Amino acid sequence: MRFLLNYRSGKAVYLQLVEQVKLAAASGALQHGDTLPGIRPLAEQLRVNRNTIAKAYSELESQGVIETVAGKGCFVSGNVPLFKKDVRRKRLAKPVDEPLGHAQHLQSGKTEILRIGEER
Amino acid sequence: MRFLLNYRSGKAVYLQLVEQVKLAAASGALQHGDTLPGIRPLAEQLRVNRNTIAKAYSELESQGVIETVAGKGCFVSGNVPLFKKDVRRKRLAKPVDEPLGHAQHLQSGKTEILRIGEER
Amino acid sequence: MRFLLNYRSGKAVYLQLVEQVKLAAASGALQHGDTLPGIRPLAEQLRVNRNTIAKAYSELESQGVIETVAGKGCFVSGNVPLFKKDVRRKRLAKPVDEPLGHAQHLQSGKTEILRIGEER
Amino acid sequence: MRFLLNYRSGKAVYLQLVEQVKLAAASGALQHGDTLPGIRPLAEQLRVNRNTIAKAYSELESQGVIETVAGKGCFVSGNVPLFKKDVRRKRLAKPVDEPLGHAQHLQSGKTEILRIGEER
DNA sequence: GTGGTCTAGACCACC
DNA sequence: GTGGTCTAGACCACG
Repeated sequence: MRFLLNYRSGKAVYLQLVEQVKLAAASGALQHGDTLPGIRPLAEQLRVNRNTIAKAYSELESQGVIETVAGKGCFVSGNVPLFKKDVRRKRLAKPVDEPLGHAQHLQSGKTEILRIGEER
Repeated sequence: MRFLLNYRSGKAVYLQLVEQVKLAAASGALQHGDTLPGIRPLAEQLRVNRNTIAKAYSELESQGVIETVAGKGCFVSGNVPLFKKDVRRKRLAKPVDEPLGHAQHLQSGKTEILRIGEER
Repeated sequence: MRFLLNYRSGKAVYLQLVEQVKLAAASGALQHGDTLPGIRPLAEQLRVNRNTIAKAYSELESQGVIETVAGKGCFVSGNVPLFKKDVRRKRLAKPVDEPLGHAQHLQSGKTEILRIGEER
Repeated sequence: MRFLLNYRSGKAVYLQLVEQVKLAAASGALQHGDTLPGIRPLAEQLRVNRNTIAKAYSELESQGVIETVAGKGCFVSGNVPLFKKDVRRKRLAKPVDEPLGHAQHLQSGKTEILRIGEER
């Protein structure tokens, strides 16, 4: 699993992690029994304090999304309901929506945006 | 001028405002002498505390983007250089890029994203 | 570093702090790398709200006088030009001048003022 | 009566006026029956809003220091106790004390201060 | 009505 | 412990 953090966004990093794991679990990208990255390697990879990862995992465990086994690791638990398609679309709408606001301020046209989107 | 805030993004609200005003000024959407919304009305509209708006405006003033006159209001100052077209594209790239990360977690296809984008 | 605040003067407390730090830096009393008092302890000592100190430090940082490192502290930056002697005299003139106005209202003589000045 | 305002000091202008009138009355510079300047001329002279002067006078009246007669003007009332000499010295101490703080930050010597004081 | 300042208390990330 | 951000509410001067 790859995590995308926005360190400058001000949103609590541990919450970004929690949300992304929950999203992935709810969308089926993470399935029952899958192993999450270890705290220390993940902390290094994301260049974040270990406590931050630990806090995210602990939050996820208390929400029943994952189970941690001391000395073994953290595993996705089985009781996460999958998103239905329309819910997924709704969740997608917001992040897609945001750049359009920026575009407005920059007075860019629709084609300009789409061309940039295509390149990715 | 319309502002689009992402309250859950964790990015400091006042910085979102600063960026949007600077963007609008640099793109020509805001011009020398234009009046910005008053602190209190804007705070209400955005459902944010007065001080948050005040901090944004104060930051903008110290950056020379606006001039504030106590008792009168805040006005766009005249010395903001306009963006050239290629710079504008670069600035647009980042916010367009971000939702793609979200999409990955949701296992959505490219067409699904584009369809959502079109609706806006 | 010791700070002298005049709480009743109506001059913004955070500006008094900004000025004193800049003065001390420009006169050489504060040197590159020196640590400023922490926000919270200083707020307690001066019996002022944390945010007031924070605003002063943040202003100083945006003026390039200090550098703040979250989680570490605030440090005097290296690029503050020193005052020359005549500039120093000019800066001193204003605060020396002010009490003379008060004296007028109290109908005190010059010797009375000097005697008080001597005692300090 | 001459007033000395510090517009940049942040201290409420109307309070500066109140204090100076009270001081002058208590020290004997203003005596029973003396006329205070009219609101409008004074406002113009001090380049201050009329409301500010009005507020000061109203405060002074409610403290019994002056009496205002509609259509005539404002007059110093007779029941203001005079300062004793030691009280006067104490009141003088604070404004004299302040520049010494500045001096400390500028690392100026005592003679430098006195020389400046003499010139006034 | 406008902006400017201050207080009190909250949560965040990092050390 | 450090600084950074936000909220809620207060008082100020000016208009």
